[in-house]
Amino acid sequence: MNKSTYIANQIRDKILNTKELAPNQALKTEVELCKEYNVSKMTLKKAIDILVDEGLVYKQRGVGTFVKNLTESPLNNIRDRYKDQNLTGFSASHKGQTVHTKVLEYTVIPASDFIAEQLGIQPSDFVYFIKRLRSVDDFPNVLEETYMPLELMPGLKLANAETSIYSFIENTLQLKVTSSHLSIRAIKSTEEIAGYLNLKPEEPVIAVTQTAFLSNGQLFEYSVCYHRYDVYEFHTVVVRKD
Amino acid sequence: MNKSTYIANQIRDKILNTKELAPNQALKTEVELCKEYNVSKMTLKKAIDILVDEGLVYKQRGVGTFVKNLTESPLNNIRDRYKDQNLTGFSASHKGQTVHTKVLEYTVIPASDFIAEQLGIQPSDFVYFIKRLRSVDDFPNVLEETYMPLELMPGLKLANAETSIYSFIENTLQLKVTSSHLSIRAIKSTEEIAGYLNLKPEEPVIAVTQTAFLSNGQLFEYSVCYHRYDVYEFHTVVVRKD
DNA sequence: AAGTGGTCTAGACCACTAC
DNA sequence: TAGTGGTCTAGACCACTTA
Repeated sequence: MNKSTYIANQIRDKILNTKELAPNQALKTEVELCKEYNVSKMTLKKAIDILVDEGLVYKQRGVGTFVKNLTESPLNNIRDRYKDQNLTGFSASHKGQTVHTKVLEYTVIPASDFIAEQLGIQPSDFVYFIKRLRSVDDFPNVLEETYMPLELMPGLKLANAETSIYSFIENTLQLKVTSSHLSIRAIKSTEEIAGYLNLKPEEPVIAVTQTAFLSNGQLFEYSVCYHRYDVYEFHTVVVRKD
Repeated sequence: MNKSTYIANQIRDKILNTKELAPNQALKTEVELCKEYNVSKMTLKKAIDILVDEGLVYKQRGVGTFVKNLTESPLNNIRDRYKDQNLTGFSASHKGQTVHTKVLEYTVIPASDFIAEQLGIQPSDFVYFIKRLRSVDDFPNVLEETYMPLELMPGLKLANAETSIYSFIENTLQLKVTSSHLSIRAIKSTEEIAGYLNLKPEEPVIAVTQTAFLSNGQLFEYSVCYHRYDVYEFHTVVVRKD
């Protein structure tokens, strides 16, 4: 771990957990923190900027750096993100414990024009089409439809779809998923979605469309996930810099 | 404007507009770009990292930096963000031109326990409660309910609510809105929401809850905005660094 | 004037990839 | 081995706030 990430983690812990730093309290000055952590100014600023982007602290030029006085809801969202090891800058929260995945479809099909466009491949190139139902505490919560180019997933098995395709990619293929573009919208649930998620047809559903990339720039996944509207909400922090 | 932002803007323009840089194409190396823009390595890296965070390019250590081969939808989302001057890292897109704001309620009320908690003030402290309907091309799209502590908005007039409260804050009060915490969920529209947005009751609506802060750390706004589900979608890019 | 954070530099050294 | 990006430094200089 690099120094700025380490320092950011230390200070975040003092805000979220040990409460050593209280809301509205000033952090030590940059000069002091540089000495404390024995790092240069640039490194320290990088560390603090991580916390600024997370929405935990704010800086005032000529004055100092302060812990934001967050209300419960935003604070819990940030806390949840670090508990879940979900360090992405975007988080979905749900209450619950036991997660179960049921594979509803696991097929290889020729890409439609639309899917080919979304995956950046040729129509009729083969793709995996995997439909899965995610349940939390035995309540079905998310219906996932995933499309991946066949040739990018050599050796994929049904068993991988039943546990985690991302584990397969990272552990077996030794590749990394480094970025993904998400679009979130609400729709009326179709008969099919309603059936799987125990909703009435036309009840709201949150549809999250994702385009995901590997560290080598390869687009490897297009997926649409339908989330129960009464279980999921999505959080983000917007920071405007000087 | 600082140098890294300027360089990021230049390169972004070459990707999005002039097409001087095509998908999958390698950017010049850091050393070359340092010479071209006459800046140090740290400054140049900061510039490129802006584009990485936006999802426009990716870096491979030991190899180079490349333009991402984005499909239409994510690409348009990024393009839209810069057309709208909405440089926030999170954007809502809608199709349409003429925006009109109708003020439905403009009152001062004592904060309920819930609103006091959301605004970090005492219950029964006075707050503005402003309800507005935003229409695009004469179609009502968003119903906004805004709460702001009375004492933070000296001199606010109905006319400000009819145009832009943010302009009032930035221009008249000379304050800056620098961060905001958002939560997005889907709900069934109530009779009231449905009425304003020309939906049927129970049809989906996207509810965006916002807590907004000034540059001095002051929490000044709690709002809930109900968006027509068939008009709005929200985009974000998630990047995992090494 | 003193003290805060903001930007930038020139260069050292490291980690990784490709050949 | 050569070339790429990643991290870090020590210090210069700037912009802003407060007194």
